Amino acid sequence: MLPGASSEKSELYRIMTGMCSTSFDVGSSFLPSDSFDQAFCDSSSESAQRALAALRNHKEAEKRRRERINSHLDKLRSILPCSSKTDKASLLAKVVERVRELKQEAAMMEQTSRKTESYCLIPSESDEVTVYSSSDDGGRLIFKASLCCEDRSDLMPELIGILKSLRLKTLRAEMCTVGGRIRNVLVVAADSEHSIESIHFLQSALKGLVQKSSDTSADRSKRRRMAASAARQLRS
Amino acid sequence: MLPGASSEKSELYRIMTGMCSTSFDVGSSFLPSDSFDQAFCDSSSESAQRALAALRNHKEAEKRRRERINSHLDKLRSILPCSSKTDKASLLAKVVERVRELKQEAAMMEQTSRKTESYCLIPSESDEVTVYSSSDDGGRLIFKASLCCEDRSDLMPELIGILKSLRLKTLRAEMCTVGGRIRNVLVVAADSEHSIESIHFLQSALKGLVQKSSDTSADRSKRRRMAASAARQLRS
DNA sequence: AGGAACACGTGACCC
DNA sequence: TGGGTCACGTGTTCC
Repeated sequence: MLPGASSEKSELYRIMTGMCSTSFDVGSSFLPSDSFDQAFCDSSSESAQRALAALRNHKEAEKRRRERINSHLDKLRSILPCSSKTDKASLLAKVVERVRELKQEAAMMEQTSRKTESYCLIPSESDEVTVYSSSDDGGRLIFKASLCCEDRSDLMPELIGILKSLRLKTLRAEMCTVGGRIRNVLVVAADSEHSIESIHFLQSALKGLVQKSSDTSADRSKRRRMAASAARQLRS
Repeated sequence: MLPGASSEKSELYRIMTGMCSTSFDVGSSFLPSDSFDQAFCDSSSESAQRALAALRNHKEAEKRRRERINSHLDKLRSILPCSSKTDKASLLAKVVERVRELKQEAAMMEQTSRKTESYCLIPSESDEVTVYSSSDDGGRLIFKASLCCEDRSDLMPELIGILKSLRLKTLRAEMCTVGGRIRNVLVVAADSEHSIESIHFLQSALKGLVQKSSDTSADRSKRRRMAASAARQLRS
């Protein structure tokens, strides 16, 4: 793309517009029809005119394209915290930065929302006990437990008793009761006399707790069953 | 900015580069020093050469500018979910859309984080009791209570006792203990025999609870003060 | 062929 | 004045 080579058409354009555009017949009559004029003015009625139109189309299309791009840049200028006089490069730099930080912010949000998911404490229909262990930054043993069962008035005291008897310190606890069912999420710290094996004690204790709740509801079922059999016996 | 007007210098550039650039002395000796050549070739040793250098600088600066802009556009292409062949306008349209939606997403997040703030349970240094009321979709009276005080082993049983005696049903409860202090956030439902006035009972009961905790810590302070006064007495 | 998108060089303008 | 940015017209390339 040398300047000399790339501006042939431009020269042609200027020659045509300068010499022929005012009146083409003047040009063709003014000069003898040698090869030069043959190329430019004789065919000006047919080919060059179309070339001129094409050039005009091209020019206008390019202008529209520029306007499209610049309008988007203006939109960005209006959205982002920046003056309307910030130059394109700086604007785009800001945009890149912004999109990057919003992207990782979205990732953070995703992460946070996952954390928040654990706050969805709505109890499920089925009984659950899950316990797993981790450790905090100090290397202290941490158990995280979640249980879900029928609610009953002595559940919390018993739960507190379990934690107390296992000498587990409650760092965080959440509970949610809906329609007679309860979900508990606990974060407890073990002291130095505990090992990772303590997780089994905690787990079995919590399972016992949940079992007692299901026993009471099983009792209700048993009562219903007994009442039904009694009714049958009475009917017979 | 007509094409004819705007390409005068371009013509000059091409003439200069085409005729004089190979060897300037040839150009000046080749043509007689008329006004035309005076303007172009005589001063080519001094002014035109500098103009040429300026033009080259300009050209290169412009190229650098374009590269800077395009590199930012490429960065955006790599960040956003789009091919490397999407054209500038579409790319910028996507960017605008993305920044807009991320902006309002950030607003949503702000809103959500306010909700999440209530989950920041880290206990504060000072004792706190706050209770406010609302009602759920069923029109049932709901109290939300937050308390923060020194932790002690009988706090939870007492809290449960308070709620039980006030016949408040715990819908949701959260607690967090850090460094001997505890924060509790409760959502409780009142039954039909309660009125909005019950909020005072709950509030005073919780204040009593917190007060008892501060009493125990006050006891510690008192003990320290007594020890200090005892020490003074012993010294005297 | 003809439109669409791009890079380029250039003139104009502003510190 | 020089250095920086912009809009423009143009040449080129790809469908």
